[in-house]
Amino acid sequence: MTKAASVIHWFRLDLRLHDNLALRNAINEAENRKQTLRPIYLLDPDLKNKVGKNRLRFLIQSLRDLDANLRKINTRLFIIKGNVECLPQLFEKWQVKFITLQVDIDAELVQQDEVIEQICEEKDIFMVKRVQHTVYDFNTVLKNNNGNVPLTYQKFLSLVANTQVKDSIEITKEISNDCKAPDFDSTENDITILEDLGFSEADLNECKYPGGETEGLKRLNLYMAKKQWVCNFEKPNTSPNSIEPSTTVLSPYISHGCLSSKLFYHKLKQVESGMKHSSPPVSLLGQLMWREFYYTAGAGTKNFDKMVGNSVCTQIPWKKNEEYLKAWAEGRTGYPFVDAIMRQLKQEGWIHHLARHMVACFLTRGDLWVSWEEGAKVFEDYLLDYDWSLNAGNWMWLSASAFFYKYYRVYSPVAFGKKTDKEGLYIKKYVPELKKYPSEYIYEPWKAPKSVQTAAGCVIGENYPKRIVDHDKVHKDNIQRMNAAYKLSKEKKALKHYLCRLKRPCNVAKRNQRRHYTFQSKAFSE
DNA sequence: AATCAGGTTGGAAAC
DNA sequence: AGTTTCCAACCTGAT
Repeated sequence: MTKAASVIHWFRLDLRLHDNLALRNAINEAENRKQTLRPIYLLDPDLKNKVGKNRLRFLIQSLRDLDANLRKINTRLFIIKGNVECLPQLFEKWQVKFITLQVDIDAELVQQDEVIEQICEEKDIFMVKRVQHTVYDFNTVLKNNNGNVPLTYQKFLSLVANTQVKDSIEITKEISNDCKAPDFDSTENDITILEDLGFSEADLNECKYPGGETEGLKRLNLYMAKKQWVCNFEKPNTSPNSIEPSTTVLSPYISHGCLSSKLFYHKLKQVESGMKHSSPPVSLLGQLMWREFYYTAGAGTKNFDKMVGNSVCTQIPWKKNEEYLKAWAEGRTGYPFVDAIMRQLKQEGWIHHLARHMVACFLTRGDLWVSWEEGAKVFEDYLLDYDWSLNAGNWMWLSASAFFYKYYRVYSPVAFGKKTDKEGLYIKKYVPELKKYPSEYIYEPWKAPKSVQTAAGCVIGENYPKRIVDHDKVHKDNIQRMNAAYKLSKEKKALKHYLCRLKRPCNVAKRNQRRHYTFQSKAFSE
């Protein structure tokens, strides 16, 4: 009788066995009740319209690896082809009494969660949610700051300075046959191939970063073994345009939850201990803390991924310009460094953090004056390591809409890349039309004499686009526009403040608070 | 209230 | 070559 009932762990952005408390909760509960354990993943067929090919491939690879790892402990992954609307049916079909999942903060997932929580309540299904995607529980961090979002990195660091980080857990014990699903060997719901989602492997570029927990852990161990390198790491001194990545590229594994940020934290602490090492914000640990910072900000701010209705975001009158946006996204702005970066992004799904700075500044306040929201959407498509909070937060940073305010510091699409790649080898790799250009002109091919252009087999305006804007001129105009936008925003703030004080002392902290979902039950132990 | 220090990573020119 | 200064001047958080 009890055999028919099931316990579900709903995998989302936690595609791993290690440091997965919610999964362990599900396993223990299934064992205690002698019920069927069903680890599930909802694979939305509509995803192919929302997510770029490379990221989709990374996801599929991660799911396959997850399934393989689950089989090692006598269970498997059940892939459900459908979206969240399938869940009520599954609850019926499998007689679900207990469900576990991790807390995610992407606005869309949060909305889904509300619906599911409601359904579980109605059907008397016990739900366990665990904060395990970040090192710190952002609700606690916000509480420590009186419900206010910390607006600087240093402030964030001070808020977590005395927080003990729990150990990362392991799940290695095989589950008993009592909990094994009766349809364990069914292949009905296997992920067959990418064709299921409308792609064939042939459409795709070479796979530089294969998805999955196994790969993520391998990569982590590879880099943590280089102790000297880890301890000397300083982000601003790494190169955005080296041919091979100058940083770890652990980010796609962390964003998909193939790798636990908490495990990364402890490994870093271990490597640093007893050694002279760099510190936040520039150290590797500092990079992880940036992620925590943006997660906290994202969790505590309504409409964090939008400009309007976002309390931390300065309102700037960006202009719609489809032509500019397309030229930028497709890597044909006529600025070779910008185009090389955008093409690497599209091909490989990963670009260096400083390369992201370059192109983000260029699209927004630097040159094209297009909204950061548009750029964020393009990054969402292409980045393997796309992450809701980090993407919105960094775009606001670079567009000087929040967190960073020195808008008069503008990246030059000509000068910036030269610092680390004078020869322009990076450009020659990703913008092959220009590969025969002399290094002298590689960052500014329009300056090459016609004879040089012809000799290099690439005439500007014919074989490679003319630059769409004149950076030297336009970036100065844009600084003035930023100046005006800041002034207006300041006046509005002052007026609001004044009106607020006229009425009643208003509690900004309370107004900015957003509903948080954290599971807290004294009856349920880990 | 007013002031001050500090802020992950700018560029160009001057030493 | 590597550091300093100017450019024109932002914001937050602390006091």
